[in-house]
Amino acid sequence: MLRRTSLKDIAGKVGVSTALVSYVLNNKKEGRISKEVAEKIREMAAKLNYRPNQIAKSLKTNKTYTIGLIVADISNPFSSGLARVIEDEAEKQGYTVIYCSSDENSQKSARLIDALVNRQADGLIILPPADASDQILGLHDEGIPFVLVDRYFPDIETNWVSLDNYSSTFEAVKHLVGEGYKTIGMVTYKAPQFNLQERKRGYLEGLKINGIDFHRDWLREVDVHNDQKGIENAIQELLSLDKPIDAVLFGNNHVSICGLKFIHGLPVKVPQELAIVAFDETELFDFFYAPLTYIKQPLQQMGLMAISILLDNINNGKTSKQVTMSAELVIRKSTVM
Amino acid sequence: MLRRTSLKDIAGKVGVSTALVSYVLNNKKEGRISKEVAEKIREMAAKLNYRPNQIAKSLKTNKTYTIGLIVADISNPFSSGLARVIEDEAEKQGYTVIYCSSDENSQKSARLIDALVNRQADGLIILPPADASDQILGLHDEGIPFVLVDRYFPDIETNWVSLDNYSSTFEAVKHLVGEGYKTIGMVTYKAPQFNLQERKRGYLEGLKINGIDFHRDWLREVDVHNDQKGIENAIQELLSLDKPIDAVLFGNNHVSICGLKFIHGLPVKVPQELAIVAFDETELFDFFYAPLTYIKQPLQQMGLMAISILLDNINNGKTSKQVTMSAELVIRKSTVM
DNA sequence: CTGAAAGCGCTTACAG
DNA sequence: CTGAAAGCGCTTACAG
Repeated sequence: MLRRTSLKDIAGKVGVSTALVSYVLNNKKEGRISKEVAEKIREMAAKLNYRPNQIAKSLKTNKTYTIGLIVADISNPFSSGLARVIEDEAEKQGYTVIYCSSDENSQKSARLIDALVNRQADGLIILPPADASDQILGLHDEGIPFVLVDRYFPDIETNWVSLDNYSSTFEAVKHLVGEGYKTIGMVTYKAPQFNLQERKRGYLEGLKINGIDFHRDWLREVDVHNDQKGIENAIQELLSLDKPIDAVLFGNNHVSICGLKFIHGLPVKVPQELAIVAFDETELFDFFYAPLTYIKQPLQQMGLMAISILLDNINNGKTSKQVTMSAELVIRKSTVM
Repeated sequence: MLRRTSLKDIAGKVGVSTALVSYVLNNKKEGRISKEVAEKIREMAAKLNYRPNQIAKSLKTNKTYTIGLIVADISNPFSSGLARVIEDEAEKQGYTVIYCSSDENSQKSARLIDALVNRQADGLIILPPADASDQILGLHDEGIPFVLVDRYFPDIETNWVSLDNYSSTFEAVKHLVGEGYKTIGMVTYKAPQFNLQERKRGYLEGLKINGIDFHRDWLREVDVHNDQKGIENAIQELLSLDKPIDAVLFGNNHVSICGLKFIHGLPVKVPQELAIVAFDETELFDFFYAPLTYIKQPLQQMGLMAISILLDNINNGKTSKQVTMSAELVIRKSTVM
């Protein structure tokens, strides 16, 4: 690759100091530099196709205008939707986003955090794996600006924005009971993530508050690693109980999709014999013969909030801000008889 | 934020030069440094939680181990799927990927290219907007390593990897004819992208070679900006012709999804009254009562090939390699009576 | 209005 | 085996 042109090259050609070139190209000291010289410098920069070396600039200014974003998997629609919101807003503010996928693996996430911090990212937005509390605590102690999204660790006081997961399922149960459903099951992952635990808690409390006795067979926690099969079995069992369930709640988007695929092939009638509440939004849910009622996360607002907190942290020093956002229950045919 | 610890800090504490610290931490000159000193340095680095400043390193070495990836829209499954493949492979090779979405907008893509080049990305992988040939030519002239994916400009001799778009639709038509379909329509975007043009050409040639007279009403090119409505109208019209079509080919994934949603609500029977061939893969296609036959792009291979060409270019200087990959026609119920 | 100079945190020939 | 020094391409007080 050809050597790129530097400030020095321009300075040399025009016959001024690099300082001067830097000033005019950055519009510093405006009015205090003669118009002719400024003009010459700009012309030469254009002629030589000058591109400021952002790396050198960053080394000096200690700012990279880079934000690291660690999601679970960029090819998952929740992650990529969030990423897109963050990317757009970051660009407006002059930042570039680097994203990486942690695969819910805390070792990988530790590697990614290292890489991002070593690259001097100005701040991080992280959707942390379940067992990442140590690394998050480490980041916190190092004083590196970051905000957690979607999940957080109740023990670590730091910036985060999360869904009100508890209420999301609580409200869903309330709605189902209101529609006359009485035996309400839930299929979710067997996993320690705080957000999943909260959804489970919302489900259980929802039953209780609404005067329904929870039957322990109603809650099915499926192994993440064998999910399609596990979800199918869970649903099959829920429908084969002595008193089968008449409604089912899915704990996240992937469980919803797998579950729906299976139910699609069953003779059961939705919503007459079985009501369904899904999590997150997917085209699939519109497509089902009884369009699905689903719990909608405010992706857009979550992304914007995350970046706004992060930039505040970056620009104004240590902050500790926690934001909980409400889900919207989008009610459609799958839960209304 | 606290000042991070630098080589100098370690050198100071241990009482050696920064040079020595650099050598041991980078495992240079192994065996030529006394074990005790090396040990001390490593201990101190760990104790002070040293993180090498990658920015400073890059300035010196002129390598950032960063690859820029510009897709159309990271929240589109084709883009995020490709991004994921590239991210994984890049990580294996020690590179980090920065991705951005161009929205098929050449001004935005120019801005992104600038930002990435100014950040000294070692190379770029680009899915270029239709009218980006100037900026691509510019990159080429600057000697910056890059490879185009999915689309390319026939006039610019540079690295690219693309689908054999022509054959993809050609084969689909051949299959349809083989199944007995005789009036075959196509719905696609009205857009100049080379890949779309090639798919159109494959469709037209497919008809010709297979002895079917093309009827000009069969080809519907829809405005990108009003796509759902436009696609619905197009399908409606194709089905209302004096001699209605008995098969339809969709020109890309988004057209396929919009089209399928509409057809789903129509009384027309698939595949008896209408065969459908979709483009790309989506869960939706499995879910339709007649699972869709679709044209499958080898995402994985395309991503791997792109990065392998790029790294070759980065490490071994100028290359010019063009790769065309075949699509696979996945035949299912929607085209088999 | 303009320039000489220091320094950001590294790496790496070179000398000893 | 180890260190002094130059330099990557910038920015920015400071001096004139």
